[in-house]
Amino acid sequence: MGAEEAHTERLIKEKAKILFFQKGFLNATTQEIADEAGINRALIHYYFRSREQMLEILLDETLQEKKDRVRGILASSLPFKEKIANYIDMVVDYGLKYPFLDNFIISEIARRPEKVRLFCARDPFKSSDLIRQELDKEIKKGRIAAVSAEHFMVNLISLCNYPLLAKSVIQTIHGLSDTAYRKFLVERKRIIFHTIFNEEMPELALRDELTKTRL
Amino acid sequence: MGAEEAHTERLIKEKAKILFFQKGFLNATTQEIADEAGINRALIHYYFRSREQMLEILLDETLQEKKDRVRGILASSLPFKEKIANYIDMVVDYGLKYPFLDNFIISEIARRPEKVRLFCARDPFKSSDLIRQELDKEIKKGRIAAVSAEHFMVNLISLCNYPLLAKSVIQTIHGLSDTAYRKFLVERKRIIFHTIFNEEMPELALRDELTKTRL
DNA sequence: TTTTAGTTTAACAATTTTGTTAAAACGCAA
DNA sequence: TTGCGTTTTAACAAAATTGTTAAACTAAAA
Repeated sequence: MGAEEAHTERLIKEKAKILFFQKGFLNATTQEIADEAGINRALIHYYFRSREQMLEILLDETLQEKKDRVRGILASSLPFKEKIANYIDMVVDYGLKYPFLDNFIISEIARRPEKVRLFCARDPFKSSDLIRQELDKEIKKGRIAAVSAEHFMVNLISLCNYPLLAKSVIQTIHGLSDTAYRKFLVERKRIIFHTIFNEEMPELALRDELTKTRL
Repeated sequence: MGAEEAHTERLIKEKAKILFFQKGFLNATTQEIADEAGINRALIHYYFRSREQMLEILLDETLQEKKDRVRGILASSLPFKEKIANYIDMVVDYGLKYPFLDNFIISEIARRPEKVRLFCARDPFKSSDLIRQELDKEIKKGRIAAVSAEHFMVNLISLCNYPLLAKSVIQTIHGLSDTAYRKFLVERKRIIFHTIFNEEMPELALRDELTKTRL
């Protein structure tokens, strides 16, 4: 067994992620991926058999990672609204790190919608059920205005994710530089919380350094 | 001049739109487009020179059409909130008609971000400026809670558009059939308005037949 | 009817991209 | 060092896709 072990395999995935998720080359060819990783194109086929299978693995791993993060937050023992604040925080920060991740997911899923079903089905634990339960409890206690859990979740996801997808549109319309856009997104954490609950976001949930500098 | 005039050219664009915007084949080949239109593939090159140029034209026309619709609503003499209600109505209905339009726009723009700038630049009239002005006026009159115009617009666009982009995700998470999803989106018109303004949506703005059946 | 301009097609060429394979290079253990 | 399995590469093959061209077709004008 060579010293490289699974090193090269990870390298390829790393670099593919950079191309896809950070640089936005959603249609990057195997050659471009190989170049980015500084290896021979045939290696990609050696490790992953085909481009399609590599995509499959990348998508799976990425979806899984995001799912785990979400679960980590929702399964905590924090009060409901703080969980949501943490969720917003996490999604926005993650989006800043991988600006094209959602574009990738969206377009891959548009290509094969069954993929989502399969991915969700293979795991009995549903974050959506958890939110539904807790939300209903909060509403009964009168701490949140009545709203269907379905719309609540879609509101939340939409407000968090769309601005990431539409980066260049937003930058152009509002004339924002890259750093201004970044700042704008961090500001949005509070805005999203306020828009959903019609009240201020609790301080503790904010982690991003950028936010602190603005305080 | 043959009888076909610009007929075939339009036919090709029509069918390409169906593939791209309705069926979601965002990477449809020239052959697939030709098949859909029932014509020879070479015709596409005859009329559009290259696949790339056809995409360019399709995107331009589509963006222009949407821009015109938005402008039509915003330039009307209705009260501000009714304009917004009409905007929501239009965007959701349009999204129901062309489920993959936003996916197409988003991924084309991710591929060439300058495209947005060029498109916005070539037209001095800015819808965003109009909203900014009117919103500020409403806030001063105390009819709307204070919010930056930038975040207001991003909220609005996000709430309207993301659910269209993430169709299959939403359907899976919430277990919605196609018709249930459709109904869900129509419901959302009111939800979006309420989420943004924290009050009920005025009746008059709703046009979709589905909505009426639910009343 | 012949001409003419525009339209459509089939066949071909070029390019791009993916997938395969056989052999070289490498690291390590016997 | 030699042998062995793994890793990496270059060169090749196959497939898919785009772009070109010359000729056939069509309808209307001369």
